[in-house]
Amino acid sequence: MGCIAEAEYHQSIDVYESIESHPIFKGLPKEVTATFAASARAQHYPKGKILFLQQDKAESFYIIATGWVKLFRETFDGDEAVIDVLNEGCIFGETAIFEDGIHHNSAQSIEDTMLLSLPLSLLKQQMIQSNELSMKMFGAMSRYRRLQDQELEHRDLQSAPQRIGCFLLRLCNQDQLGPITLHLPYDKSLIAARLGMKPETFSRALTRLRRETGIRINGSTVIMDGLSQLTSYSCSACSSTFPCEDIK
Amino acid sequence: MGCIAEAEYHQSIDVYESIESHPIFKGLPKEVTATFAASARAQHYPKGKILFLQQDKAESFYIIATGWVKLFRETFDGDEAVIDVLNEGCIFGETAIFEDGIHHNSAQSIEDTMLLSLPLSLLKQQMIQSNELSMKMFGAMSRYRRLQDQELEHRDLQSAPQRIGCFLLRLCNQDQLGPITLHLPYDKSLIAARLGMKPETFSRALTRLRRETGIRINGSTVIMDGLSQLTSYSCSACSSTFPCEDIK
DNA sequence: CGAGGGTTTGAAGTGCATCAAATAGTGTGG
DNA sequence: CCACACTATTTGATGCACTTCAAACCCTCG
Repeated sequence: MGCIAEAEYHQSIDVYESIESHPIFKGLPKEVTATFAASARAQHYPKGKILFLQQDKAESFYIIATGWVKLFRETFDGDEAVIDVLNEGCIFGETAIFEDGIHHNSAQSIEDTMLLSLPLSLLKQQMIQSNELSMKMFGAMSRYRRLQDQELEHRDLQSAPQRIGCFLLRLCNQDQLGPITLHLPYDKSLIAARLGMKPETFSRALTRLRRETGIRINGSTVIMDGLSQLTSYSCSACSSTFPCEDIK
Repeated sequence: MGCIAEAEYHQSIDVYESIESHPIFKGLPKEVTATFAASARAQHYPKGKILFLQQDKAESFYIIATGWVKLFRETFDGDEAVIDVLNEGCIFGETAIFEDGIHHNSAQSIEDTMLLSLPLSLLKQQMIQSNELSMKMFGAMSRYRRLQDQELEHRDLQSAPQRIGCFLLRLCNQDQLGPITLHLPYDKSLIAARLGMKPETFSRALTRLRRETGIRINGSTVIMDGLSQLTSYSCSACSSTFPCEDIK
């Protein structure tokens, strides 16, 4: 069962290992993680695949093994708001567990992506049985909430170039000293949407950021002499102190 | 211990009853709710009192008995972002439980407010012991997260007048038919901040909302012929279908 | 090479912010 | 009950940031 591509990809990751080492499951009794691993299904999605839509009945939640996933919502007249863009190690779709089993946003793979899907019913059942699991889920949700609060603040207080600077910083290893080279993880127009601006604005804002901080950009490659170029530019308009939380 | 004012206010609410009937505690074993009730402290705060600041060490979390509380964050150069404005029945400060015991935003009473404060250590301890409590906390957090996601969407996709319309709708009993009268629950400039705009913009946007929907506004009193005036104006730029979630 | 998507650039428009000043509203002490 | 002080709100004039629409450019991939 499953097409060839799927079968191929199955072999490329160790489901059990992925589950067991994930922060959400780490430290739980072997029999619990084993139950999850047993019912996990690894599946590959090409770039652009819709994973589920807002209002869909939710059967599963997902853990990203590799790739990137966009969470978004659409209005009646076709506008789209990007809620978040997630990558390796992130969980999504799990919030439906207490939302009448309905997804409250849509999800799409935006790069080639490998997902582990796990039944929501199992999660619910295990959470009821294992307090440790509930606590971990609570902790994860709590961390996510703080990030969203921060996001809201950024929209209010940071300019477009500052938001881009902040975005780049969160792509870095933040203890790093000296020159840094990094690559934009996905399309510029999606980064734009993720940061709440239009592609044209993103392009112009990037130009301004470059001019005002001295960082260099070539295609999707970003080069900077050090973090301080960006921190002094972006972090003054943010309430968090610098070595701030990693991008998810 | 405790000034006279505080003592007076103590008598005006039934702590045990408030705790027991709160959604977070409802249905928990009597001995658990009793433990919380026993260590709850009711306290009155006049309008404008700072309850805690971002980075403060968190000892307690709070339940609002009456009044309104603003959650906010401040940047180094003095700008302020309002994260949320909460009222009766809302919990806040509890997220510090998994954040190294540090508040990640500031809180201020913006009307005369009566709070129940409860030790975070007790919450943590009880969550470890009671899976049911953990699950309830998770559910509450999950609901809050959905509301924040929606908020982010609104900032992207709704115009200032539409956001005000949406705000008014969430103040209404949404099953209501026919004419509706309601009062703005707090200062217009705070509503403005809550919706991510300046007081001047709020004032002008309100004028436009009035002109374009036909609702009437007099001071802090709002009168409309029915909900449809606003829903057709605001909800087309939102991804949720109308009878949307109550304001907290 | 040529088609098509992603990105940049240009010109013009819109919405919200800012600064400044007028007005309304609220609470105070006389 | 009135006058005053103080704050909240409105209004006006102007500026800036981001958007929109349109066209050019660039890059990749068949």
